[in-house]
Amino acid sequence: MPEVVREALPAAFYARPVVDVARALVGCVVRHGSSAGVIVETEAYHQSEPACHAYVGLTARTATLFGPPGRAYVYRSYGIHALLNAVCEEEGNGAAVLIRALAPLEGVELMSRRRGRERVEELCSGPGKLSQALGIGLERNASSLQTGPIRIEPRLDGTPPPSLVAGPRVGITRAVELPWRFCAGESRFVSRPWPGTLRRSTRSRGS
DNA sequence: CTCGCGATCTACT
DNA sequence: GTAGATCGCGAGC
Repeated sequence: MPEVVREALPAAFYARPVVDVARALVGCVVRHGSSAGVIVETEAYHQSEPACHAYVGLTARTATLFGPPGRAYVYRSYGIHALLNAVCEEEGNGAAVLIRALAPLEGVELMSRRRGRERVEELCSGPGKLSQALGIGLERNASSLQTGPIRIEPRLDGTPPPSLVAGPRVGITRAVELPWRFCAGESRFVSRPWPGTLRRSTRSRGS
């Protein structure tokens, strides 16, 4: 059967307020090599608030953030992990969406090998995990998300927009009041469960 | 299940 | 010198 190459999201998709992009990216597909996954969790970061790397202004480290939209911003976190972001808003604005979790879609075997885990829920349920699962490293920083090795594609045909749940961002100490984390409400692949009421029994049922 | 800690590196103070 | 957009392990409940 013929392979259909899906079109990547255009740069214009990213050239709007970063929070809008963070919401719109949930349900889209990230592809790197033969591995791909559906985005189930994102966070927005903007130069106007101190949790964002771009808050300090233009430096060698943050240059990608201030560059044109539609590129990857990949940086090292806690000395170990490579975290994947999509640069947003017009050139000159420091803003990006952190991709925090995926539902594995293609190349699951390879992801599993790279992660050293079997359970699909543990392959991409965190920003450092998904980079490792897809084989994304720091060398991908500033690469195009349209024509580069990493591509982000629209939602799969026929799939409705996921129901979104917004909440505070994870793992930061400043600007914690902003509800700029967005998850697919029904997904079991998110990096951390929501506190309190939304939590459901995790006792195993087939799906 | 939750909590606490070590690993390991870069940018900035 | 230190904090950080994290992860995985082990201990304890």
